[in-house]
Amino acid sequence: MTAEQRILDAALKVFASEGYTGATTRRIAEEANVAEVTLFRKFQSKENLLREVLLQNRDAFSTLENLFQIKEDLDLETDLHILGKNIAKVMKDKKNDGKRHMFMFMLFEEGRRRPEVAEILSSFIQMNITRLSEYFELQIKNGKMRNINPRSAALTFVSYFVYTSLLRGVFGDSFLGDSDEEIERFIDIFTKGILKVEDMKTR
Amino acid sequence: MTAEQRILDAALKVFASEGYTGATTRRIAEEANVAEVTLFRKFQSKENLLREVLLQNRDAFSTLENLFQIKEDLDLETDLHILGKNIAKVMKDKKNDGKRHMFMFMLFEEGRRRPEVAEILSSFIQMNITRLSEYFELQIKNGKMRNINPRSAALTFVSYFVYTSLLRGVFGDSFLGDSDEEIERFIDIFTKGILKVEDMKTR
DNA sequence: ATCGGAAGTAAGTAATTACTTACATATGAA
DNA sequence: TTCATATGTAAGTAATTACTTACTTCCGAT
Repeated sequence: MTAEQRILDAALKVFASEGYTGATTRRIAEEANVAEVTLFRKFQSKENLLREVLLQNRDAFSTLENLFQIKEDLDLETDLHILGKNIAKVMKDKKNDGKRHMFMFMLFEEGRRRPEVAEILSSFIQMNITRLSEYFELQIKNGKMRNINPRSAALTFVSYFVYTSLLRGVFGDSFLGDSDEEIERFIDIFTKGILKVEDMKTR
Repeated sequence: MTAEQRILDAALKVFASEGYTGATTRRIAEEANVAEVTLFRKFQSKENLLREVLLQNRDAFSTLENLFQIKEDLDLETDLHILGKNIAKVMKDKKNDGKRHMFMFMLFEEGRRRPEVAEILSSFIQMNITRLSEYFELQIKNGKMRNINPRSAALTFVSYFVYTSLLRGVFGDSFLGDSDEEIERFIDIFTKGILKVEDMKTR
């Protein structure tokens, strides 16, 4: 692996665990096994390094796209199970020992100060919500789903995954129970609601 | 207002917007309209100041308890509407121009480095989820809710509010639509699910 | 009027940090 | 070999930051 790539990986990792302000170029260089001066020769400044990590991972995140390519022949519930488990998997493992979702949360913090960061993050979130919305819209047209606002459904769906992965990242996996079981329970609620059928009034 | 309290308020505000590492004692003192040395005389160190802010706001947050005191005579959906809107209100306004939820997110970051912070945060989250769980358990016993895992229901419920308030905090209120309308749509999904009634298989 | 405590002013210290400069070494292509 | 390029070592700079010390001012209670 090239020095450049090692620095980018190290930066992702250190930014994720220390935050942008908390991460020092020394620590990043150390983690990448390069001299600190090499980092500056290749990336000029810490700010620019963040930008490069962002660009590289914007594409990496976009492979989430694949997760949204759901076969239409399966039923909605099965689709969501597969999708949910894939999202959880992508957020967790990958390289950088699952630091990627922690990197994302660091972006939330940093986004409030750097408009460029906010913009990239926002476009990424919008993209995913929109893609999911379109899927729901299709399901509604196919008569497989109630006629509800598809964006609200998408927002509800991703809320769960973002929040649980935040909790797991901060407090460890023991904080919540087994991931797969939890997801199944969530999808049960998401698809069927918490009410008893006979109590549902307006549908 | 005493100098001590002004410093605590200022600290909450600056910690929330700059993060713990990013916040400087100078900025906090400035925001509180006191000399920097006064801050140190009263709180000894920045770390200790964070601890004090935390302690004070742990109690303030706990007034969320009131939001969970739901009258049993109303029906579940009405309860949730009221609860949801109250949560949204508490997260937003209050004093410190709605910085309080941003302070909470800063705690998530800081919690990964400081076990004491993680513990306070974790106990706060657990407390709220437990309280909500108990409410759901009661509703299940009263036959008003399907027999689902109450903790999962609680987790699903709070996920939505935490995530949307994070999005509003970072990207502004325009990122999502009107808060009340959004909440209504969420509760519709949460209570009734997205599926059509006739498609629900196992209940 | 005076005395004590809370607050301010001013200056400084030691550490850290992003970033630079100057020079040396290694390596692979010509 | 030679030479360009990539990388390392070492030292330093200017700014920032948490925190301290010494002295002064303000103010309410006695």
